[in-house]
This record gives sequence, C-alpha cells and structure tokens, in this order.
Amino acid sequence: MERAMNFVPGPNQELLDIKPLRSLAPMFPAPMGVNVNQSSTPQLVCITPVGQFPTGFGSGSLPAFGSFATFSATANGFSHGSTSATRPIDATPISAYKTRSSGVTSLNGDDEPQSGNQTYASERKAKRSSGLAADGSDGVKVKRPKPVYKNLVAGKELAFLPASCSNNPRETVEAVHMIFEALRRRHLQMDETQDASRRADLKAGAIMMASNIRANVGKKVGTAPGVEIGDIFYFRMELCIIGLHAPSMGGIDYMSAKFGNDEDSVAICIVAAGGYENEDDDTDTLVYSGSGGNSRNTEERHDQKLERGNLALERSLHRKNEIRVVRGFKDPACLAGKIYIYDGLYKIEESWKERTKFGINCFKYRLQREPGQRDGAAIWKMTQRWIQDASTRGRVILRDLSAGAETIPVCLVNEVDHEKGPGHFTYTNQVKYLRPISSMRPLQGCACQSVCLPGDSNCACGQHNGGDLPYNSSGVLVCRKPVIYECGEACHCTLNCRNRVTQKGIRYHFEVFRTTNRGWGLRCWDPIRAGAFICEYAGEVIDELKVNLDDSEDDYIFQTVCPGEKTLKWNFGPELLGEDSTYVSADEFEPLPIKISAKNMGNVSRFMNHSCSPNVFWQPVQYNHGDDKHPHIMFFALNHIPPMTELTYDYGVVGAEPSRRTRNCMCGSLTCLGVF
DNA sequence: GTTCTGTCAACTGC
DNA sequence: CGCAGTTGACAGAA
Repeated sequence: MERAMNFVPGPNQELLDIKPLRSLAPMFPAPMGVNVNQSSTPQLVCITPVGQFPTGFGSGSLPAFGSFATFSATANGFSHGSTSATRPIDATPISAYKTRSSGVTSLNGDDEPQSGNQTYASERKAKRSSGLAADGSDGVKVKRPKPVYKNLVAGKELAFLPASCSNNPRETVEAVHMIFEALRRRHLQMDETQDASRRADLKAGAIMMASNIRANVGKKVGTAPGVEIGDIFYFRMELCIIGLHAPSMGGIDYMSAKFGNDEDSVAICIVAAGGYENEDDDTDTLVYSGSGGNSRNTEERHDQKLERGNLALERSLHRKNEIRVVRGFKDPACLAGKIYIYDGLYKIEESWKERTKFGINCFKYRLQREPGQRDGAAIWKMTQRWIQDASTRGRVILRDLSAGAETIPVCLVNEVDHEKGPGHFTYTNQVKYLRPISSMRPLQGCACQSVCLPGDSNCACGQHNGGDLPYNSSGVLVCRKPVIYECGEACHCTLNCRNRVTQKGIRYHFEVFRTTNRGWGLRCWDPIRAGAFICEYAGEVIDELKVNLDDSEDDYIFQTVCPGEKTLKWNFGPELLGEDSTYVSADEFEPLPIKISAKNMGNVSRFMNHSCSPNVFWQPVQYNHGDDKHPHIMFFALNHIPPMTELTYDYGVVGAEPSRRTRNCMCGSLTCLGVF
C-alpha cells in the first residue's frame, strides 16, 4: 500500500532536500533546575530534614539505593541554595519535626555530605517493611498486614538508576518514573493471569516506597526539581513517588513552613481532578474547592471545616506562597481513564465560602497561574481541540503527509522558517524486503479461539513469548525483549486478539514539524503512555545490497546498534520483584543484520531524531514471517510523552557500527555524549 | 522531650 | 457504584 507523494513545494525545490539532521535538541527545552518563577515574594528554602536511615541502609548492601537517597537529599538541599538572593524563608516538613537528629549515616563517604535525608515517615515506613532490613536485627512488629517484598534487592548489585542521576534531577525523576511504570506493567500482567486483585498502581507504589526509590523526598514549597510543566501522569501514585504531590488520595498537599519567627501551615501542591465543581474554562485561573464535607459511606454531607488542607490554603492566601497545580482531565484515549498534567506554579488570589447545591458550606479558592511559565494544561487543551477538528491547527503545510496511507492523517507544519517541506520521498507504512514474504519462513500460529488469553498455557503464542502475552489489556508493552511474537495469519484468533498491536498500524495524530536546528522532527498531538506502540520503521531493507553508502543515504538508515543505558534499563521491575533480570548489558547486546533505508520510501519514523536522552525505543517484532534476522522494527514509548513533545530515540553508541559515520549531536541533554 | 503506634481523612481506581 | 487500599498528619501512649 504505497502512495507516491508528489511533493510540489516551491520553485526552489532543489534547495529543499531537507533531511533530518540526525541530531537533536533538548527534549525538554526548559533547562533543568531553572526556576521559571519570577515572583517577587521571597523564595522558600527547605531545611533538609535530617534523619537516620532505616536499618540496613547504611550497611552497604544497597549501594544503588544509597546513592539515590543521597541524591534526593542533595537535590532538596542545593536546589535553592543559590536562588536565595532575596530573604529566604524556612520551610520545614511537619514530619521533620519528629525526626531524629542524631546518627546520620553517610553512605557514600565524605563526598556526599548530605546523605542523611530521610523523613521520619519514610524511615518508619521502611522499617516496617522488614523485608528490607539487611541484618535482621530490626524487631519492629508489623501490625497491619502488608505485603512484604522479600526478594526486593537482596544482595544484588542493582544499578537501578543511571549514573547520570546523581547530579541531574530530571534524569532521576524520569528514572524513578520509569521503574514505577515497569513495576506496574509487570504487576498488571501477573494479576491478569492469576485473576488477583487489581490496583497494580498501588502495588508498584508500595514497592517504590519500601525500597525508597523516589524523588524529591522532602517536601518543599515551589518547583519540584526534575518535574517539568506539561509532564503527564496516569496515577496518583506517580505524583507521590516523584515527590510532586505526596498524599496518595487527598487533593491538597501541605506542610509547616517558617516565616521569620512565625510558623504557618501552607499548601504546596493541589490536584484539581474535577471531583468537585471547579470552573476551569480559563487555563490561567482555577477555582478550587476545599476538601471535606462528603461523608465516606453515607450520603450525609456536612459543612467543610477550616482545618488541614483547607486551613493551609487559607494561610497560603495570606503568605502568598507558590502552589504547584496538577490538573486532571478525562483521557479520551482511555475508557474512564484520567490523565494528570503538571501545570506549574499558581498563587491564591482570594477565598470565599459558598453554599453548594447540597446545602453545605464549602470553601472556594481562586488561584492565578504565575506569569512567565511555559504552557502546560494549555497545550493539552489546544491539542485536544486539534484532534477534534484538525482544521483548527494553524501553520499547516500539508494536511496529510501520508496521502491517505495512514488511517489518521500525518500533519506537516512549519512554525519556524519558510521551508516548505522535506525532500521528496514516497510515503509507505510497509517494509520492502529483498525477497517476497511468501518465500520467507512462516511463523507458527496458535489455536486460540476468539482471542488469546493471559495465562493460557495452551496458547502457542504466549509460550513463544516466554509464557506471558507481551502486551497488557490496554495494548501496552510490558517488557523489552530480543523479539516479540505477535499473533499472525497462521493463528486462529481474531483481529481483536490483544497480541496484535503493532500490526494494526499507528493510532496517534502525528505531526512532522520544523525544528530550529535539526531539520524536521516528529511529535504527536496525543499523550502517549509508557510502553505504548508508536510506529514502525518503514522503508527498504538494504543490508545485503549496499556496503558503501553515501552520506545522504546514511542519514535515513536504521540499524540495530546498541542503544544507551536508559533504553536498556527500560525493563526494570522484575529485579525488584525478585524475578530473573531481563537486563541486557551493552556488552551482551547483539545487533541484528537488518538495515532499513527510509531515504526513498518511509513513514513518520524517518523523521525521528536522535537523542542521548530519548523518549522512544525500538523493539523487534515478528508477526507475518519467521525470518528472525529481519524482524519488524517497532518503536515504543520509553516514558509517558506529553502532547507536542518531540519523539526521539537513541541511534546507538558511537563506534559500535564501524561503517557508520559519526555525527555531532545537538540533543542538548545534560547527559549528551556529543556525538552519535 | 523523643519515639512509637493507632486512627483518620482523602478530588483513587477498578 | 461500592469498596479495598494507600500515604501522611495528627494525637495520644510509652
């Protein structure tokens, strides 16, 4: 199904041989740690709560956790140290008051002076889950029966977080988030086979908490380092483990802060999830309802009280401190699903009491977004509008770059300069092999009726994939593997089978856009959740044909060069559950012979640029033939990807492929290697 | 005063 | 739509 795309741009067609420059700019344009807040009010500075590590933490048996915990201390400690030009105000987590002040254990020696950052609460938590205790001397009795994660890390040298995390809040937040997602997906997969209780989000969260794999552990007013405006989340527990919003259910996060000699309880973050009647037609103002008044098990309602969160909001109105705002929206892509978007800092302008339709008194707070911040929820609303009606998208060069080859049009836009489009190529969503598929080895099929079910030991496809179906019920890939086998023509199951994902093609509203310094790039109007299928690398298989490639061809070649640490570690999760590791190190990595050129023909994937800090990875998939050396190359999301974020993958390590030209990288990532 | 434990509330999420 | 399930604040006990 190829459609020739006859590009007839301007008169200077010759000059338009634009190729993706195979380099990339920051995936996250706002530099790390930059405080977008231009507020004139004094910065709130966090006093790092000092406490003892839970039993077992200082024993050296948990090096990875140790270094991580150290980081979170450092992040909280230094992040505002340099910005306190104005008179600093102390803000101390309430829980820190209860913290032991002695016995600070340094995990990493003298080079990490602030390693003792543990709030009392998390310390206690870690103590309770006795599975963590390395020396077994911890005699705390666990009263509330909780799952104990025994094989958590026992003795394994697990470098859970990339080394770059130690000084990069963004990397840490992403890594923590990635591990949470991996755990959640794996739990979901197991629950499906055992018909166990659901809530994989809570299970994953419990492990993260117990292992202390989290970011921004100490509460603080203002930005959460490493969390950027526009970041998206699908579960409240995600907000919890990255330290954006601590309460797992409650809508208001607050803490006690010192204002000179005074002390006040102030709000630091709210989740506006639409549970109450909030008006949010305007993106810069938000009317938030106080909490309480709804009885838990009866229909009884009572007046809201000025206590806890409500009181904190009231005090924040007077203290004029910044409050982080997370907005919740219905995710149209997911049935009854919700998506949370971090929308930056707001301040409370006024508050009042209101009588609701149930006749109870309710507190209302009007919040105004701080000026000078990049768009967050506004982008969501904008792209949702485009998805509803694509004609509302401005700056369009071409409505559908695929000329109908894709079921959803691929938009071509340029908001940067006057280039009229990429150089000529034929849009195809297929891979053209050197020999016809019919002559290739067929793939074995399953005998499942209707659809393949998780946990069915009779399903040949499940067995082929190592026992579990590779995707969960929402079509999300659970684990990165050398090869994924989807159901194909030889299978008896229907097209509705959940083991048919990538073969159905793209499901997102893509946009090929002009970047400022890397030619053309690819991004998406829809939010993409971690593990979701994005697109295939379409083009012509050339591996046996050409040995010497000219430069222009080289720019469009896909090869299975070993990707970086972030991609290789996408699977983390099994390790935390005590299962065998699926981690493949760079040394063990074995490339496939396949080479695909998208120079003359290809799809959206030919516009994906390289990044040293990517948000997409490739994964070999088989479904319509059995030639293991020439699988389909499918791209999946590494993290949740907010709308309008450039999609990038790791082109691979320099020198791993001798025939390949080395190119300068412009990805701008703090962990950028400079070349790729 | 400090540390520990129980209880409670909460814009979850199936 | 009902309900199990979580964190952290808080209060009271040790």
